[in-house]
Amino acid sequence: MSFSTKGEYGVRLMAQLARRHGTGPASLTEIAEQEDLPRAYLEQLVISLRDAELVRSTRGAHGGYELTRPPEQIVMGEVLRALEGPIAPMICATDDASHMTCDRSGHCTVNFMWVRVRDAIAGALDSMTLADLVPSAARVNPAGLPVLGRTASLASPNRANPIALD
Amino acid sequence: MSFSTKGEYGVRLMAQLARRHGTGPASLTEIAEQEDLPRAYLEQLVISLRDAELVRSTRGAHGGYELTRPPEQIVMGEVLRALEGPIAPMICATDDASHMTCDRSGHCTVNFMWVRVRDAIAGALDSMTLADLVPSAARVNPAGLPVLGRTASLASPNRANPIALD
DNA sequence: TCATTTCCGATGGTTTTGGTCGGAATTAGC
DNA sequence: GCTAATTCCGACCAAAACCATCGGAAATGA
Repeated sequence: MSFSTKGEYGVRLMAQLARRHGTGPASLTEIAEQEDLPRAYLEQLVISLRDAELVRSTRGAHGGYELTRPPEQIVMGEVLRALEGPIAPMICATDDASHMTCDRSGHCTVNFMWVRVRDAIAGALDSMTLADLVPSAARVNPAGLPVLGRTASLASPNRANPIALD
Repeated sequence: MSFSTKGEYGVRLMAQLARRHGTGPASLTEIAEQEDLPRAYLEQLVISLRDAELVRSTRGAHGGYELTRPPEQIVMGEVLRALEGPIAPMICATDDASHMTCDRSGHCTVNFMWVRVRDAIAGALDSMTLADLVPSAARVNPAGLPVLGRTASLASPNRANPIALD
């Protein structure tokens, strides 16, 4: 029971992009270095994020990737679904109706449990945005100054406390 | 992101034992047949359940397995942890403190997210018991009569509706 | 023209998954 | 005591998934 490195690295990649949001495209070489991750592997990963229209790419020299939306508007559920596919702790309880392939449904008592687990995971992920992971004070704005002001996330009213920087 | 068949089969095995609770040991051959699962594989699985003292075995002819406690007192979190190990959607967010091996903790912003996901999963599993999966009406008692009476689970107050039998 | 960068398909080693197999030990019933 | 049923246990194994790496084509700014 765990997410793969695809999910882990992908989220870290997105967090880096969130910090740089508004400063133009960032290259994978740069990000791979900062996060100490294999660049070639990130290259593969980011394709899914691009296809999901969470990031936009710019080709050629001084190119790279950037978020298509501000961090506040990027829900972590979207990110994880793009990276890892539909949320489904068990085949019989998938997020995505088109992937439903369980012949036991109907005479299965345990399905109920997996659905609850799925909803719990989806609920947690869908109640957080990238902005929750990257405090606005840690972000770099075009002028190079820290972003001030409260930008409390509507999506996660119960956010316990801000977290240390990366 | 999904549990393995170990978790799936193990839960189904436990559900079968719950239905038979109070009727003495049930053999794996019997259960494998009813659930249409490979007996030899169940044999492997059930070891974890036995070691976690969720089931008790009786060796020899007419032997088998039975629950050590009534279904109402067996929390699904226990079952899944026995089968799949500590609940940890990511290495940096495990249930079991002794498995914590993430050098990035402290300067990691995303850890916060995985902890929330873990707590969501654990919360869901720890709020359900075997009795929630196996309606008491479906159970066989020593006299062969259905068990009557309300045995509402304290652990899952929001239980939506009873589920079809297996 | 050149360095930088995304894009893309192929390849490959390692680990996990999902089992199977064979036999030893235990026990109830005859 | 014999036999059938059953747990117990370790070894083995094929396939899939995971976690990348590699090589090169195409685009683009300087």
